[in-house]
Amino acid sequence: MTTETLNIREMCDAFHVTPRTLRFYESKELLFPVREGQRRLFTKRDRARLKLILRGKRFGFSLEEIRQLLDLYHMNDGQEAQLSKTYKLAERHLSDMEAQKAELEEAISELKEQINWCADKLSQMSKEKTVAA
Amino acid sequence: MTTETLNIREMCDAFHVTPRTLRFYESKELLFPVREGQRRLFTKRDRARLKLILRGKRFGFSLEEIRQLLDLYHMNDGQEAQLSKTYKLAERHLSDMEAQKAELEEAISELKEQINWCADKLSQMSKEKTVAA
DNA sequence: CGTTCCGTTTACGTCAACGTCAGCTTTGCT
DNA sequence: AGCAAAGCTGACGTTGACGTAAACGGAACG
Repeated sequence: MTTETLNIREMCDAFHVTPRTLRFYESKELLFPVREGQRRLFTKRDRARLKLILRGKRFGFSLEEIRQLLDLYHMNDGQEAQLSKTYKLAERHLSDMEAQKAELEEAISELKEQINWCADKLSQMSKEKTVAA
Repeated sequence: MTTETLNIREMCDAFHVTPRTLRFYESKELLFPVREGQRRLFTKRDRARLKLILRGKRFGFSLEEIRQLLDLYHMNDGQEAQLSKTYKLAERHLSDMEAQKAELEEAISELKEQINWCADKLSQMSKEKTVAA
């Protein structure tokens, strides 16, 4: 049977993070590893959460923002008020992300242009060299 | 004639940043305002650079990474070695950004799913309330 | 049975990206 | 001339997200 839970070392290797990072995330209530004695064991749920945490970070969300969003992904029994609050938060994040996507697309096309200009310049320079030789 | 250069206050208003930020960027060699006496005057070039800086920041690039990329956008007279170095850097950033875009799209669609699930749950709850009444 | 790994807690250190404050010119206005 | 507003230069403070080091516990191995 494939390991149901990971110890800290396995978890680190699986996600390329340090033990310090995992303990830190636990202290911030982003992860909730169970304990075997005093050692941490990371469950499937922790792995799903960590994946989302790392993704969120890549998009520039703070750990606190991510923590709130994680509630949405792991909500089963929320009260209506809480649920509706999280819902609104998620909608804001969604529109943030869509704006980000539009901007990203613009930035990509501009960067491509610059790269082409750059490539032209380089090929031009190598040509001149050949001619000079 | 429309102002050719902006003083620090105008520059701040135009980009919604603080004077401290502009001085900080200058100290990090991201901006190069000219001086009129001891006061800074921001040129068109500075405005173009600041726009790119702020964009880069939104995508999670560090100021140092951005500084290197700016070299690409304002390169006219670079030596071949330098140009080719910057070119490679730009290509790495481009592929970073394209990977980021793909991930962002995935994240968006997942978040949308969750939001729909959430909306269902909420409408279901309000229905139950109505029935109970 | 010693020691060598893991792992744990506690606590202080660090780095980026500014914020904030003090003290000093310079400029514009009256 | 007087004075407030705007800018300048240090210099120290702050926040988020960890790094790093010290000191300890258990278990596994020769």
